[in-house]
Amino acid sequence: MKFQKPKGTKDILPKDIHKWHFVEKTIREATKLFNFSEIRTPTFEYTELFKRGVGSETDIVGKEMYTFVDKGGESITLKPEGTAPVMRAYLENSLSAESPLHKLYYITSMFRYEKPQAGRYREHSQFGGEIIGSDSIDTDVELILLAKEVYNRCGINNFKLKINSIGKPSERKTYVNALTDYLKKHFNRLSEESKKRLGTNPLRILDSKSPDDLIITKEAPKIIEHLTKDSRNRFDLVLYELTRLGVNYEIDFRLVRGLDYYTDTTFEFISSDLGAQDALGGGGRYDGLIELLGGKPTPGVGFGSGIERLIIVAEKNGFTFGEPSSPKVYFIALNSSAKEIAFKIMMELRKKNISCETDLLVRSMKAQMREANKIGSDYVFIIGDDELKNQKGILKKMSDGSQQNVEFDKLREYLN
RNA sequence: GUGAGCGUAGUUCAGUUGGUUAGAACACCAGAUUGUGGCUCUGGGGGUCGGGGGUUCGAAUCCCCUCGCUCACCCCA
Repeated sequence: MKFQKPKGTKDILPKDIHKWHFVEKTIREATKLFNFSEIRTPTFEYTELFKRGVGSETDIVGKEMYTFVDKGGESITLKPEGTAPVMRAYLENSLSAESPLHKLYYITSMFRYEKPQAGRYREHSQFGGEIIGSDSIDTDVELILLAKEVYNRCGINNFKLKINSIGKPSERKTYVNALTDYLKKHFNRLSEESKKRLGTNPLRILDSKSPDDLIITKEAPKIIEHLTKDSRNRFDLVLYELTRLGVNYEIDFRLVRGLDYYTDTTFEFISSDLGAQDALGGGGRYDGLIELLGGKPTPGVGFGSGIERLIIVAEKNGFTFGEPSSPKVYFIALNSSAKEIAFKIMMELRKKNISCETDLLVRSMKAQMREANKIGSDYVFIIGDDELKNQKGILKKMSDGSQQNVEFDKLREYLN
């Protein structure tokens, strides 16, 4: 094979495309029901945006970005996540001047240089939502509800919602100190990776999967205990509201998430139908991000969700995404003048939004019948010598094999 | 970046201790008294056995290198 797709990428073939269409349609319907507006941002941004917005100590920025210098000498990065670009667009276009509140969603490719694995690609698709301008707990909840709505509409009901609060930066600071003190006492038993992380980003040690780390972090001080009354209260209100609306959740004090910009609420949807990469989607609040990117202090909350993973989980649950589409009528034209008539009728039908197809390989009638059957046409319309003479074609209904003679210009009336 | 497993037709796989023109099923194409699908039957096309090197009279089969895929770690969607 001469050319192969780059590692970690994929082709979505015609036989599978209906799944994507279904998911995309579902996302657009759900976001509409929640009154979110779509925003599209560039595929690449200046590298600095992610360094600042996501955080230099994060894995995403530290080792996973597709970064290159363009011909103008600018450092460019293919977007590895959705929130920072949306915030950049929000600021650059002064959206706050139009309205104090924005509810935005996107569907787009993301790029991360990682080793591909089950449900993990170097180019993958995410849909995400952001609510900018309000710090109300209702916005946290609404985003969770939006994600849940999309999952449910794709036949996914068995996911688990994990939720936590990591508080305000000041609280987190005192907590990180307490955590660091605790971890230092167990330094020798920490995994190598965590030892390194203790100096750079101790919070991340909490979601290490290393068995040794797990034993240690299990007894570690919990961030909840370091929240102020206000933050604690806020978290409780989010939980209360979720409970009131019948949304099941599980508090996970280790859920700190991989991006630096989060504050207060963090959450993650996980599914046991995925492999080791069990996160279907995740997000949280980022009240400091816009200010960090040079805007006025503005609260916000958002989430991102992997579309490939969504499709994997939906399929494991037997969801079918509807049927691949097939043309309504397949025209079997048995000679060149029949073909001329067929194309004329097809042109009219297509204008009326009726899909048609005809043989383009000059094949035998039998072969054309087979083809019509294979692609799932509802009808076949046969035009041969006799039909040309009578100006009537044979309309055959594939489901029961019944057929009748139909005048060329009346065909439309016989289709349903 | 680390580790493990796997690479034979479009797909899923067989291929005996290395031994003649590498097989099956499904898919695809074409026929079955010549203008009618789905079932059945018959036939056909299609493989540099991932690639390169080596051992051997002889390699899909053994050895080395390489590429790719998959899964796990790390981390995430």
